[in-house]
Amino acid sequence: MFGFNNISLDKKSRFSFPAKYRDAFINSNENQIVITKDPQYPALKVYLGSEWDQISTKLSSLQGLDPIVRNLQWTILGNASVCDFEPSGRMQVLISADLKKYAQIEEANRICLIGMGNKFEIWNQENWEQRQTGGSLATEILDIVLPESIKDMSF
Amino acid sequence: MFGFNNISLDKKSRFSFPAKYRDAFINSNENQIVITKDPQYPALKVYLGSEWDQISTKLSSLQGLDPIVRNLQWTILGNASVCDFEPSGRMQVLISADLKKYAQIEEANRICLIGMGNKFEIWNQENWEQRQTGGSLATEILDIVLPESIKDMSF
DNA sequence: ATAAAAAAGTGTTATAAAGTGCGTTAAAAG
DNA sequence: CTTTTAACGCACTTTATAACACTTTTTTAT
Repeated sequence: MFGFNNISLDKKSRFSFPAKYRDAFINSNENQIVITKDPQYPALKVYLGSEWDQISTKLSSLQGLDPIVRNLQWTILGNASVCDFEPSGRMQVLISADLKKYAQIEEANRICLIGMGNKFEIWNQENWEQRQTGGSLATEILDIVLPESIKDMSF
Repeated sequence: MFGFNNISLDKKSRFSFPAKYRDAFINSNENQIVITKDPQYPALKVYLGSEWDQISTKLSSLQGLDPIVRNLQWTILGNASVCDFEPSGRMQVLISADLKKYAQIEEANRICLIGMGNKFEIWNQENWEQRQTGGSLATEILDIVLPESIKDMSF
């Protein structure tokens, strides 16, 4: 599931996945979607249920006394919103007020949904464009020194 | 699959591959084509489905907390458009508005399709000519310092 | 504590725009 | 001159989204 999509939020902050991803969702047999914060950027991550199970299991088993690990656990696990999801239906998902605020899409009714293979990212349009054209964002965390335990994980 | 082709886009921004490539497509048994951004130039890359599977799998498994890796993932994975493709049919492919904009072929209805063996490139005609005659382009990114993890990849 | 009101969430329908398929015409190649 | 290929045009289908109605939850006032 790849590619860029500029899509709209309705008045209640719902969006629907573009129809082109329907087959992939049906084939992967998913009935849950998880939205959470991106640990580095003012953006959201969207995982398929099965992918989330792996990531969350691995991440929650790590040693929480390491401050970087603890931070990742807070950000990723502590903000996850699990949504029921019917691939054969409207494929609609609600974005909570918290997550909207974090991704700076409070007022906008347009978002960028970026397919990255096994996950999606959701961005405020201005932030995305700025990022893509080389500008850096205020909240960006550029050089995290990663502990060994997460060097082989990809979120 | 090699060589230069100057071809037209229809009103809906579709082009067809020249007939001379038909046999090669049929032999390689492809039924998908992927178009995405070139990470260095204002141009597009066109991959066969099987080639894309390899590249995207490798790229999405890399550590996304590294900013250079993340940027490549955004550019290549996040802008990929997967198209169904029938080698025995019209071999037509749609170029999305976003990709057209990136390759600066918004208004033009002519593109340059360059066969590079296992992939193609798509260029705006003026950019291609300028590049071929030695001129450099404004949006060009010349010196990326690559992390070890992607030094052995070729996009 | 209860009822009324407001807000938040869910589901349906209608319509305009985007995308697809295919026949026809024009151009190029053999 | 015949055959193949590329380009164009049109009709049909699918998709996205805004508008609306309804249900559930939360808040407020009495």
